[in-house]
Amino acid sequence: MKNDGNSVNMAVVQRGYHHGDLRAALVSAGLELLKDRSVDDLSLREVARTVGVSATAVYRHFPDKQALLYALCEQGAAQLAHAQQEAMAAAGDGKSGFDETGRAYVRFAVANPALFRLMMTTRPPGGLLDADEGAVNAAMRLLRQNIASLLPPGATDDELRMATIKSWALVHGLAMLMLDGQVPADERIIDALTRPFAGEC
Amino acid sequence: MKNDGNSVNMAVVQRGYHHGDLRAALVSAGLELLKDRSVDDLSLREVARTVGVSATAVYRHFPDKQALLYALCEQGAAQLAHAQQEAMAAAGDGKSGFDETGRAYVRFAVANPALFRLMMTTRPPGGLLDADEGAVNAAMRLLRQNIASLLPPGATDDELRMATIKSWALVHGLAMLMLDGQVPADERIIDALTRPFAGEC
DNA sequence: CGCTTTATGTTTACAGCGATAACATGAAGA
DNA sequence: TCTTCATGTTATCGCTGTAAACATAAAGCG
Repeated sequence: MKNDGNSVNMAVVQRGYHHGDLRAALVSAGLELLKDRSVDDLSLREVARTVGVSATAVYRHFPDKQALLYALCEQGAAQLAHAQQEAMAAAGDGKSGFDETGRAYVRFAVANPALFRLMMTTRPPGGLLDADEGAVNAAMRLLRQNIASLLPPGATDDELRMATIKSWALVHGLAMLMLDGQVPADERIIDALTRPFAGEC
Repeated sequence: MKNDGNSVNMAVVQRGYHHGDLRAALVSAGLELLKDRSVDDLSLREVARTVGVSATAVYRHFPDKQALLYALCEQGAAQLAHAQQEAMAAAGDGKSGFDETGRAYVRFAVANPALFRLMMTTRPPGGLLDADEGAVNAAMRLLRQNIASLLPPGATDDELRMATIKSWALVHGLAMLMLDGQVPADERIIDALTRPFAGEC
């Protein structure tokens, strides 16, 4: 007999054999752990342990670790989209509202570094930009709509696409550089770079 | 006795007990492996195996795995700086030369995804931007000089700094989005976004 | 030359990981 | 009530990073 750390033993008592909604519990525990851990340091076993369940129970709800991480992404994407919508609503529509979505993007990244990084490295096949369903893409749709409304009326689809990518690249680059510690996560820098935000020059 | 896969056994014969320059061999094997593996899938043991040496031999040259990875970063940074300098030299100085350094940056990232990502996540204390020694920062110095030469003469240090960050963020964001598959790694997109490259609008 | 030190290899071992297989429990439907 | 099946469990595997103890051979010194 070799106990490898998979078991729970006595903890089972205070819960009953079945959990109720283990899937949701795992996701929420995962998000919690990501607040002070990098993705690499997040183990499936630790998530299970946090919830008080054996490691292999996870496999009843997710085919593998990657699938669990993807579920965390979906939650994160919903949170990001929500933050952006709130930021825009608070500033009113138009140009300054658009700038605010960019700031919200960077702030979200800085506030949730591990989750944000996970979201950006874990992608649905095809990429976020051209996908068009799921909570993951609400943020993308918002970005494209905003840019469309700011471009001159005669703009081609290609111009719209390029302007979208440019805006996204700018905020995304700033976010990543701050996450990686290459640029200080300074509110002043965020403001300055997102002011005349994007492709309208 | 339990053989855990650490040993080399007969391979020792065809090499002699001592290697000669194991450190360099490990670095070059690591870079080679990173060409078709993500950083997460690169194990210290595999690097050692590739070189034909026991896993623990690595520890004679690097205190831990992270230190080995950092050595890979230094090599990568040197390569990136070189690519940028070549690109600029080929295009001549001035604005179009500057644009070319941006393109070289994105192209390097797309051509060496795992290495580039490693470089950007593994940072010297303080970040690349404000560091001022080592091969790692040649690229940064080049960027700042270029921006300085393009700004109006009366620009303040702060304006210079902001313009530097903005340019870097734009190319970096584009590079990351392409690496993550969020934007297709299309030469046309790279060209379009790096043309009126940066903060001169 | 021979002897000793030291750099650089080796094996062995361990705890933690993701994942599979076999078994246990208990809620739901017949 | 009996059976089925979703959802738990333990045991085990091969892999990882890393430490400790041991082996080899090159370098320095008499």
